[in-house]
Amino acid sequence: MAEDTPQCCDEDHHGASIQFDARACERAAAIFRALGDPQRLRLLILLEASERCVSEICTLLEEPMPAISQRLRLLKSERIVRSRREGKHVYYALADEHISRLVTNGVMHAMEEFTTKGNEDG
Amino acid sequence: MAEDTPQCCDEDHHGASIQFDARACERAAAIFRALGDPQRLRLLILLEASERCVSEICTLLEEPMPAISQRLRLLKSERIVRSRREGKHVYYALADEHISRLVTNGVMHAMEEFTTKGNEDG
DNA sequence: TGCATAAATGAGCAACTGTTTAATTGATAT
DNA sequence: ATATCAATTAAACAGTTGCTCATTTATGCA
Repeated sequence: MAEDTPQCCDEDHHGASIQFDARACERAAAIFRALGDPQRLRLLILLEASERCVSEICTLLEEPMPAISQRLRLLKSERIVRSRREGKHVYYALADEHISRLVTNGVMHAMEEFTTKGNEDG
Repeated sequence: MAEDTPQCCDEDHHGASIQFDARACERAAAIFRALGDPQRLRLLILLEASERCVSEICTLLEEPMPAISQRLRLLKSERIVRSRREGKHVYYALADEHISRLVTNGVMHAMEEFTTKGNEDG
């Protein structure tokens, strides 16, 4: 790659302020990607409110169980949610406080866009 | 959809604490999706430090210009970055403070995972 | 054990994403 | 106008994603 990298203005390369290693970048991107789908985000917002079993989630979001199960699997593999079995039911919740905050912040920011910028597309 | 929604435990439906409309969810997911790629995130972290022109970005990230340009286009269409022309150069920067904070928080959280949890996959 | 409910899984398929290559547009200087 | 550098765009192709449908596993109970 970078076969045709130009040579303009490359005299002054002060490094980025958030200097971190590649795995942190990968991990952050993986988290963002997991949150980056309306359906998944809807599910996470639901879980942000309280722990839920799979059937509850299906009912509340009005979606078939396999679809929900697949999403939960993906979210779990990324350590966004955790699960706990109780008899026939499996309860899911957000993995930790930090995910919870990320979800909340993202949604809050999105809402602010509509309220502060005067609702440009509705 | 929701053809086989089960009817267990659906007696108690207290609404989610983040109650918001669908467009906010869509918007938040769109932002997360835009941040949800290592390459794009790397680019955004670079811009979080300072405004950059396209050639600079290519040099610093060691990637061909069309690839960068495509990413920037996507990010701009989602209003994650803004651009400004100055002669032959086009300078890009994060769109606003709120995006900047989102990027920073996400990366910080990712880094914390490694420092606090004792580095489980490296 | 056999049956019913809850959840997870796998295969197949349609839709989307991102990169590359090549061509095009825009701006400046001569 | 022409040459040159900066940046964007389009088309094509590869890889990934996410759903649905059908099947399978897991648990609880008679």
